[in-house]
Amino acid sequence: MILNHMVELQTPHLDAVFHALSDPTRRAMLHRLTIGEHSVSDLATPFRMSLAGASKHIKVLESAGLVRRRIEGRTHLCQLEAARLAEAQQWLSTYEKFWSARLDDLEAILREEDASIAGKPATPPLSNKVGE
Amino acid sequence: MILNHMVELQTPHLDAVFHALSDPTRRAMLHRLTIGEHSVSDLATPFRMSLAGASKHIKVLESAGLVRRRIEGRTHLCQLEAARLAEAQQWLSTYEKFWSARLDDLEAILREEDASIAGKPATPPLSNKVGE
DNA sequence: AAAACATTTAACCGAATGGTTGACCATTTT
DNA sequence: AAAATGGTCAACCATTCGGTTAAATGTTTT
Repeated sequence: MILNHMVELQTPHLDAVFHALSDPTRRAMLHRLTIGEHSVSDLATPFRMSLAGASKHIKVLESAGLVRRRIEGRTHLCQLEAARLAEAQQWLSTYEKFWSARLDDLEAILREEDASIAGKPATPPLSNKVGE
Repeated sequence: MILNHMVELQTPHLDAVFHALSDPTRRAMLHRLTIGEHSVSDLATPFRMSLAGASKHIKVLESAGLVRRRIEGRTHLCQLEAARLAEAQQWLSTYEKFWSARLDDLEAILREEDASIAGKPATPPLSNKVGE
């Protein structure tokens, strides 16, 4: 309903959003913003990077529509703006059936392996588990 | 369970995955692969681009783990490999509450507007709807 | 064996990316 | 008024990106 109305077919944003998300610094900044507003230098401190560098990252996030900036005196407060993330997730959701299909396959395989092991009591139990 | 086991904490992939998704050509290729395997030149044809160019895009998808290649004679068959998309979606899911929160806000606002309109029968009904 | 086909590789190009430093502009503090 | 603070802007740099063309590699067809 509301989601379809807002999101569908506006894929131009996706370029910018996915690009913004492709950098670990920016993802970390977004994560940081989940616990509330932060100033630019606040966001910058965790990273070994000049303030100007961090500022650039924030601008990338901003122009991807993932962050909103509110200027208060000399400090710029940044706020998470998650709507565009919803667009990204919606794009990804198209592919859900494909990975769930493969997970189903995987589960079937595991079940089969288990059955096979159960059916071969002669097989000596290994000290190491398979998945390691 | 299985998802957590496979996905959690391996964010290094995310750089590559999100970067791969940031290009519309590559997203279109992925979309194309949802209807089955395709050869490289097959994937390339829809785009105004040299084969070598398309080949590069496919390699980006491949090294992001989104496409698997199976060589059969002289043709390379590409197949969608969606598991890494699941990782991306899982990363995004952390932020779901934020956009749903905002959507709730929006809905609340809309409800309030409706109520406001309902409460002002003197307001002349407009010929154009708001959302246009 | 030669020709056609499917694809990659290599070399190149201009533009964008991620980073730096240094100068600049407001605002707040002293 | 001066100094300190919070931030941007501009210029620069090396690297990556998205694209090209031309040559090379391997397979299939003739």
